[in-house]
Amino acid sequence: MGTDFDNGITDLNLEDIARLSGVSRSTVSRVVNHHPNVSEITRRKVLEIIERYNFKPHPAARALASQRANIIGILIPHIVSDLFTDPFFSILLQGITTAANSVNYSPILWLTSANVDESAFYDQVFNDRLADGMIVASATVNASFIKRLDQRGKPYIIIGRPFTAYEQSSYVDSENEQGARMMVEHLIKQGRRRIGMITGRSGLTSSHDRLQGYISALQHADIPIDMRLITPAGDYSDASGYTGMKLLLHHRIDAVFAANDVMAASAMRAIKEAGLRIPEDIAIGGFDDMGISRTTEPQLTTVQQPITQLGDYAVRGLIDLLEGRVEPPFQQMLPVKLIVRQST
Amino acid sequence: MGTDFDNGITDLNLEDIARLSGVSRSTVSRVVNHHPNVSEITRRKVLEIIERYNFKPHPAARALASQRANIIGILIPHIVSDLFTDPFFSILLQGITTAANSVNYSPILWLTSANVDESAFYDQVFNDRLADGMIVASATVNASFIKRLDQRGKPYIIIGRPFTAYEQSSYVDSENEQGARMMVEHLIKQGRRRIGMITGRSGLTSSHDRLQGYISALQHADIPIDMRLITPAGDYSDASGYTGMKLLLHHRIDAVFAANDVMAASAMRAIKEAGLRIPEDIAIGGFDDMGISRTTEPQLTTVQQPITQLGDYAVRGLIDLLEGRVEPPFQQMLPVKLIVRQST
DNA sequence: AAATATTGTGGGAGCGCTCCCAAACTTGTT
DNA sequence: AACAAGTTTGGGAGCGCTCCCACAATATTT
Repeated sequence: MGTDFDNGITDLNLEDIARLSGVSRSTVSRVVNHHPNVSEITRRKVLEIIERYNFKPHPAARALASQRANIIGILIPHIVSDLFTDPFFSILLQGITTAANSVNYSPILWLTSANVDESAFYDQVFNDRLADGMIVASATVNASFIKRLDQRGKPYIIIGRPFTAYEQSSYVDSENEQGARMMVEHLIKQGRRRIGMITGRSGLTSSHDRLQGYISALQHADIPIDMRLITPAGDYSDASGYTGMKLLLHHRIDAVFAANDVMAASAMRAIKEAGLRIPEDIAIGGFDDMGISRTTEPQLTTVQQPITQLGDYAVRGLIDLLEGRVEPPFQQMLPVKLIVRQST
Repeated sequence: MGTDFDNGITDLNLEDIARLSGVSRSTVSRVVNHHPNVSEITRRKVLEIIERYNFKPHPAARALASQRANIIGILIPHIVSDLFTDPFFSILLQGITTAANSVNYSPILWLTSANVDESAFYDQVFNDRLADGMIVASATVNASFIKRLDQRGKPYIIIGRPFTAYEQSSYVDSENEQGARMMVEHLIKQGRRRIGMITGRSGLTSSHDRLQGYISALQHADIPIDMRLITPAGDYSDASGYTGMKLLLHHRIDAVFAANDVMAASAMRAIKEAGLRIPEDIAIGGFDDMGISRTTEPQLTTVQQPITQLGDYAVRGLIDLLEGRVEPPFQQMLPVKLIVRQST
């Protein structure tokens, strides 16, 4: 035998492996696919040859024969233009791809782009025949979108509860409302009463739910809602956190809840520039618990959201749907956790 | 005929389309693949049927028969953990996927992850049989990596000139050195003499080249290099820009060049906190020209790098290699541009 | 020991394309 | 009118798997 085929790609196929190990194509196939009815002895024999030649079944052939490509589509909207400084989608993407790889699925990526015709783009997405299923970031989702997704006839999971038709669709989401509420209750427990909120991008359920949590916490504490303390134009970006905070500073607040850490960090800058102390004059809480929350001065109290796990559950859920182990809708809410640091 | 097959996926195949349009499988195949030898009249006839039924050839079948899957792999290292606040990779990713889609290729994504065994991960990457070619972010690249890439026997393109073996490998890169030099020459022209530099993450050619440009500009102006004015620990992150600037402030500089916009923005914060004015006391320049550079106060002078085009050229180059239209190494340097705003 | 159930193995057909070759039809040339 | 050369079309083989069914080998029951 040769010596250094160890690393390169061998162009052997099932048939070759079968011949080399003295069995039939079918048996090799069974071994490769972990089918039960193979005797231990032949299994070993075949596996040895497979190892030796570093044989990997041809994915296209497999996909053609089985009508499953082991590919999942990931659709994420305008990742760049809008959510510039927010690493949420990067982390999510990483979570999804890692989870997919761990179960031998390949992720193919669809990112909308400003300078590309949207309708042509979505035609491409929905006509795709490669992906067995899709994971969709909810920001893209509206009623007609869900309809097309359904028409496609393949399973999908939405990351983030959609506004539309969410009773029937499959999604994975964090307990945004509960998290926000926990944060605001924490602020109240610290004796804060005039609590502002810097909201997230409108049109996203995460923003809606976090605002809802803020409102509900105040209501339960019998603190009247003051609309002037809710910034209308937050959008999860660094810039909007800064300007949002500037506005709130006109209303002598003693605490603020920012709908994500990025905005909280820039709000902290605004607070400091106004000559106020954190947390003595103004306490501040964020949401996400990403890297930044530990690098701010003082460190940021925040709500930890399991972004990576969001991807994880989405992948597992999708594959469960794919393999018929579970019936849609598959819906999963992941718990969040209050992380108290120095900013409150 | 039915009425609403307009949008759903039809499960017709070439054979069906052939029957419906009264020609043979082969002819339909020719039409689909834009082969020349089809008479105008049959082409039209077939196209009409294809449109009507929204027929798309089955990618797996096509891949199996042609041994080309129209898939490109994208490999990006530790996007999250390290380059947290730097949207460079997000924009790049968007550029690549958009370019790929426009030529009917699907991008599959490989992201390294901290909590996954690296060697297993790379085994997966290199044993992948799906992708026809790969686009690799240079941060991952070392000699043994390139060797395995070569062994794979499929074309690849590195984004960002690698340190190793770059004479033989295919890459696309920006004129980092030239850009840095333009920036520093600009600062010198403004009368600045004590110019600091906040460097990028070590181990990347972009960091190296930008530092090189800084040095060469100073040398050409006969300004001695003062090692104390070069921060050793920059890494393109927000935090490192801030702390780097704090250090430089001990050395009464009158200008600073940050190796990217993210660090420039946080350096500006440090400058302001020290009570100094921009650009009167300290002029500052960045690199990249991403969204941030327009939201800083004052707006940031920077070097515009064509990130999206980087992805574009990488995809086109890869496909040229794939289709044998060009011989490796394919190497392309993209021009950069000095954008003067208010910070200098 | 024979009959039956269980487990293990091989071969054929088929997934939906591409690509080659041969046949049929055009067109042009002498 | 006969032939060469070019253009257009159809059919077969094959890409490398999966999956079903039939058969062989072994284990279990009576």
